[in-house]
Formats: sequence, C-alpha cells, structure tokens
Amino acid sequence: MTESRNPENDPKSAESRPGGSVNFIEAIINEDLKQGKNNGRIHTRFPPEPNGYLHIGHAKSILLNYGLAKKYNGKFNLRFDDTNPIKEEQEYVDSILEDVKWLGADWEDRLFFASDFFDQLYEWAEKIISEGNAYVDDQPATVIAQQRGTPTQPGIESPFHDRSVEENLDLFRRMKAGEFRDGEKVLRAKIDMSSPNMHMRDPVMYRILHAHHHRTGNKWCIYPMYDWAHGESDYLEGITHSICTLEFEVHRPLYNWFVDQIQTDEYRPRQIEFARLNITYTVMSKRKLLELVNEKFVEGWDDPRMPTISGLRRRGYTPESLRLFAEKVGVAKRDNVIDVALLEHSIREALNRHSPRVMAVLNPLKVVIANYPQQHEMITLENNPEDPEGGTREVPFSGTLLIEREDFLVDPPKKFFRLAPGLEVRLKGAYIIRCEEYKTDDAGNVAEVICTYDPDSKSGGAGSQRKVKGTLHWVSAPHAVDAQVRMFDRLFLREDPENVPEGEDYKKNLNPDSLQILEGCKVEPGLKEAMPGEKFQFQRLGYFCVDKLSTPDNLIFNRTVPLRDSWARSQG
RNA sequence: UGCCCGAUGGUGUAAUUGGCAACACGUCUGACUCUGAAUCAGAAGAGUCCAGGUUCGAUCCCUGGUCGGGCAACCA
Repeated sequence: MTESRNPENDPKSAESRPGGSVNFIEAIINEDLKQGKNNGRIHTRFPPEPNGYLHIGHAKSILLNYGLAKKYNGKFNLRFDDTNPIKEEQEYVDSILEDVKWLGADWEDRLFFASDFFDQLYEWAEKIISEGNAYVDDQPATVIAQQRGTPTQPGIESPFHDRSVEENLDLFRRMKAGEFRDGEKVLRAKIDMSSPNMHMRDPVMYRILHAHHHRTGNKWCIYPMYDWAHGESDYLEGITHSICTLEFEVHRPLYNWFVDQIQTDEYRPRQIEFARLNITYTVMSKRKLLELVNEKFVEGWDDPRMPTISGLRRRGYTPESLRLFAEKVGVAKRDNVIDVALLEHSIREALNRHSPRVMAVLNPLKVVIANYPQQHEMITLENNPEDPEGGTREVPFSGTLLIEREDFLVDPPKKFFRLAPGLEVRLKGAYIIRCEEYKTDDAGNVAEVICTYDPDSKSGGAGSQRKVKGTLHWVSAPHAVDAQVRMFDRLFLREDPENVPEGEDYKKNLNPDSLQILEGCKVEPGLKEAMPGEKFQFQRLGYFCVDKLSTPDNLIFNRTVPLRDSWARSQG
C-alpha cells in the first residue's frame, strides 16, 4: 500500500489526468509543436512585479509555467517585471526569490529583470520612431485620457500625432537626457485611436519618472510601460509561451503589435491567458493583502492566515501540498472559485504520509490512575503508521496524566466513545483505563478524573487484545513540556468576502476569531528540541508545525489544519 | 451603445477526428481501526445556459439570444 502512495506511481496523482487529457494550454502547445513552431522549443517564464509578496494564485502560475517547461523538456525563466520604480522594492524581490525557490521552480541561470533590457528597449523605441510608428506627445495625462474616448466611443488623435520623425527622435532623446519634468511628455505608439480595443488607441510606451530604480539607480528617467516591455522581454529571453491571466486578454493585440515591430526571424512568443485562482473565504489581490498588512489586520505578509506563499509556508504547508493543489485545481478560462476544502485536503494528503505522529494536549484535564503502582515507565510508540520506516520512540507514562478536556464528559451523549463515569477507553499506546469518579472545583468544573487501569491491557502485551471503543491521546503530567499553540481559522466569515453591499468594505467580513492563542498546552517531552518549520501530526487533533519564533524554552506551534472529524460533524 | 472572453452535478476539471457525460473535492452510508484520522467499499447528485439549425446522432459544429467576467493608469 505504501508503495502505491508514492506520488510518482500513485495512479490518483493528477499527473495522470483521466484519459490522458490535457488542459487547453497543453493543447495549444501540442498544436504549436505539430506545426513545428519555434523549432519545437518550449520556454515559459514567471514574470512577477516586485511590488508585493506572492500569493497562492501566483503559486498556481509558477507551478503551471514550471510544470509545462518540465513536461515538454523546455526551460523556465524567472523575470522581474520592474518597470515602475515607484512601487517596486528590493524587499519584494528577495521574498519572491525565496518563494519561487521554495516551491521548487528552478530557473537555473535564467534570472532576469525587465530592467536588464532597458537599453535594448530604448534602441528599439528609436527604431519604431524612425519608422514613423511612435511619437512624442506633449499633453498631460488628463488630456490624453480624454482623447482616448470610452469603450463605446472612438478616441481622437493627439495634435502631436503627426510630428516629424526628426522632431520625435530629438524630443525622445531629450526625454531620456532628463530635459523634462515628470509627466511633461510621453512616447506613444502610433496605432489607431478609433480601435474598438482601448489598448490600441496609441498606448503610452514611455513616461518620464525621475525616480530611483532598485536596480538601475538613477540611470534612467524614462521608464517603459508594461505592454511595451513585456512582450519584448519575452522576445529577448526566447520565451515561446507567455502565460498570463485573463485580464490581459485584451492586451494581446498590442502584445502582438509590439512584437511585430521588432521580430526578425521565424521565432515569435505567444501570449496565452488563463483564469486566475480564487478560493472561498479569502481575498486574492495584492492590493487587499497589502491593506491587511498595512492596517494590521494580520501580523505581516507571512501571517499564517494569509494566502501568501510565505504565510502558507509558516502555517505549515509544504511545496508538495501546493503542487497537489495546483494539479487538482486545473487550468481553464472560466472564472472559478475553489472550495478552500480542496486546499485543506491537499495539505492533509501531503502531511499524512510524511509527518511523524506525536501526542499533545491542548486543553489539559488531569487524570489520576489510582491503582498505578510505579513512578513511571517508558512506552514505545510508532512514529508514523503510514510509514513503515518511520521508527519508534519512547514516551513516559505515569500515574498522573493529562488528557484533552473535551474527551471527558460527566453526562455523555449516545455513541460518545471517550471517557465518562463508568466508561473505559484506551490510552493510545498504553493501557485501558476506566473512569471511577471525578472531582470538581468550586465553580463546578471538572478538575480531576480518577481512573483505574488494567495492567494486562498494555499495548502489544499478552492481554492487549481486549477491544474498547475509544482511544485517547495523553501526556504524562510530570514529564510534559509546555507550549503555546496558535489555532487559525478562516480569515473571513463569508465564502465570498468581496461580496458586500454598495459602499461597504470587504474588511467588514473579517473573522474576529481567526486567531486563537492557546497557552499552557502540554506536549510530549521529545518535542522540546523541535526546530522551527518541523511538522507533526498531533494525534487526533491535526497537523501542526513549529513556528519561526519558537525556541526550546518557549515552544510555539501553529495548527496547519485539523484532522477531519466525523464525530464533530455528526454533532453539528 | 462598442470590443474581447466564458457558460458541463454543490465546487473545480474532463469527455481531442460529433456516438446519449468521467474524475477529484465536498456530502451521505457501511467496513476496518489502539488516531471518531488514514484506508477500503458503496450511494446520492448534472442530461451539459436557452431557442433554433446541420446530422442517423450535438457537451462538441452553425445562427440568434440570455447570463457572468474583463477593457476607458503616464499600474502590472
């Protein structure tokens, strides 16, 4: 069984989609290959703008682009689209590099920046001007916007539309030389002001920005616009399939127009658009995520409640889990909203096979075993029943234990397979105990449960065959180690947090209880040495990982995801 | 009133020379279980947005609608 769980030969892995079907992008690539385009070369890229942290939607794109390159024996580039120095920062470059690497997408030696191509872009711009296909416009942005018309009305040509090539060249060179102030002039492509496609109405190619660029410093005071820089960067890198999201669909004619201006041989990059990822109970726009960070609704970009890659990593998600998720989600052009349960299923699937099982009690209740004679003994426990090579460990057992508070009920409902007066349960890996009586404190809360144990029932022992309905996790009170445990819930109360009445804000849907910090949790002693990032299954509770702020003297665990719990579900 | 996309169970995705709809998640049963997990077995749930047309036959092709999304930064 365990062999077939290996992702490589697991027939259920999305690697083998039903019927060997391909998504629409693969269909396009297959067709391109059949037609012999680009000498059969496949080359993709991921082109983030370094103006924020990457989120799981980007992860889908990265995995898609990298996966395609792998599948077709092609190459994958990482390119920063850094054409707007005002919004872009080195911090974001660093985080993106870390995230892409962590996901396992390997760009080898092909890390690029659009700013690497500024000189070439400038040269091409002069060429386009020389050919009469671009001009310098002296009008302010507001006027240009006005002249652009609306989707239903054609635009009108700028009074500077027909400047001579010589004058355009001169002005453009002086723009570059820094003779003008920000916004004083722009370079525009000369296409068609009456095009039904707004993007073809003489789009801006360069604007003047006397700003410091995170890479080129003060070398430039004119910066290329996205449309102008993007396709040309693809061209320079030899990208064959330039995959982006749906909102760029209307940009494609412009992408092609720009490529037309500089293409010199058969090779040509092709833009393909797919629908971005959306997930229930979360928001997925950089702007909104930035807002949550800036306005302190979360503790930072890597807050475990954030759908950012760094947040998911800190939460305990693994690259494999995200890969599984991306495969299940698929690729298409229709708008979609993925049930967050699919994400949770993916991380459980990944963690179930890899994470060692340990015992931890989140909300301790004292259990005294009245007839237990010894001080303590060591119990041998399996580290991972899913992994035959997982090995075993020793855990102390004593006459004073701690169990989960919710595992004891004075007056249990039917089918409650846990502890209650007169009932028996097995302590995982140890003995069967029976609840004889319990004590309450002044407030009437249960303070202590008194049990007796059956010495013959020890796991693995001769009399261990006896069956009881329930099995509880536990820790030995004198040996247990303290820990803080952070429980995360969905960040938003609504499945569709952005769906709000006119004038209201999505932040109104924030879940006030998305973070619950539990102090005084007790974990088995071996966990004291757990290192940040380590992942465990706390038996019967869920998957947890050691937070980056955790130390041996101040253990902090993050709950990645709870185990499925059909009992809880049946109880409503 | 323009242009561009899209529409298949609750949610995603598939059905690739047109042959009465498959897989995953979720849901519900049951088995097994020293994790009420995992695993295993099974069930319910769509007749493919609508109307025409082509065809022996349409999720697939054509026409016309309807609904949803996108497009008017010197953002990407």
